[in-house]
Amino acid sequence: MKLSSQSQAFVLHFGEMGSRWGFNRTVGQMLALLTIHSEPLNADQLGEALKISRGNVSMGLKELQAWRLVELHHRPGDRKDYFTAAGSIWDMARTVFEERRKRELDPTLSLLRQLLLNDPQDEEEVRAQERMQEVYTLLELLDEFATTLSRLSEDDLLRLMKMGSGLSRLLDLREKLKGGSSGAGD
Amino acid sequence: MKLSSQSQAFVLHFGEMGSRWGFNRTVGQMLALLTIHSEPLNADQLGEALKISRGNVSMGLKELQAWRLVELHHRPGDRKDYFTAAGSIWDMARTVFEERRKRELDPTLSLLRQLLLNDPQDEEEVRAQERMQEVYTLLELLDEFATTLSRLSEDDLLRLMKMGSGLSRLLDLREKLKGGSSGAGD
DNA sequence: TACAATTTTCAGAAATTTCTGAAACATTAA
DNA sequence: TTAATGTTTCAGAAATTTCTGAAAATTGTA
Repeated sequence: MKLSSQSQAFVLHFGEMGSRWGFNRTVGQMLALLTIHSEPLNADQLGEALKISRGNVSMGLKELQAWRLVELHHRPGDRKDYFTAAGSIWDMARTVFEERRKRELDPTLSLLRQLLLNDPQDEEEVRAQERMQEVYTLLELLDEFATTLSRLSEDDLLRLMKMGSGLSRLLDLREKLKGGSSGAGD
Repeated sequence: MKLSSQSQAFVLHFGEMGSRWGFNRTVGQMLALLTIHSEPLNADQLGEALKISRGNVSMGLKELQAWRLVELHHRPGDRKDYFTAAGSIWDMARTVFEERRKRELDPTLSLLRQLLLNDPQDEEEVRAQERMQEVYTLLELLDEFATTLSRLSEDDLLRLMKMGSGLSRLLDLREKLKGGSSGAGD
């Protein structure tokens, strides 16, 4: 398993970006390698290509499985586990997006729901709760929107993302139509 | 500067989520505190409330200024710098979103543009480049979409996010209309 | 100018995260 | 069974990130 300098650069970059995207360096590298490699790879191959220990590979694969980003394969007559990236690039992006929504929004929504149940004890708390309520409203909306997006078909998603500034024109159009029709619940 | 247990919980939570959102614990805590506190706070007050060193406060404020998430104020006859959260909750969310787009997408787009200029040297590299191209196409689209979103007016953004499943209906509608009209560039 | 108040910097300390490698565990084959 | 092959676990090591606090730099005042 020798990587071309192209692949090497791609893999190293994914390692460095990993932490910004929600996983650690080696997990990022493993995902990158599985993404560009045509054949399924086993743990030894991953470890050798990335120069990391067997234990680290195992933990990384566990993490990638938790993210549902890799798929397990078997070769006839070979007891090793082989892995590939799970699905198309679009599938993977959707999975990362969905997983990050859960990790980055849900815990905060849940805490805020809880805090907003309490009665404020003084003026300062009233103000604090007002702001927390604003944060909550925004994050909840964002959470719903993210969920909506990740449920769109690939076609719809593509159409939406390609709209550019046409998006606000479409929103105006919809606003005009809404008056007369049975508007979608908002 | 004594925090109510509500505020305390909110601040601590933001500290813990901080790393997932792109900043470190104390920066998260400082942002949370400035968000729920009605009055501008100076560095000493932040340090006391959060029990962190003066140096750490200074670095945190520098970071928050780099994110454009805080605003500097002055009180007449007081030489200290006072800070508040910059703008409304929506403004802040937009700023974080935009800043994260830059940090999480742009470096990768830039690397991929570079790598895709090179001619593949063998079959394996052809395959790797195909996948890199797919990643590039997707991330570029995502980057443009994110930019579009962060430029929408607050009203449009609100309308869009509230659409829920109405969104795919709207996309169908637009698809039908497109045939006859001068479609928006895609 | 001197000096007092405030902020920033940054070397080293502390805390946290990631990684290694050997041992334990699991699975299949003989 | 036992051996052979492969995977997982996890304690401690290494690397990285964050934090402290004292010294340096900056800013305003007299």
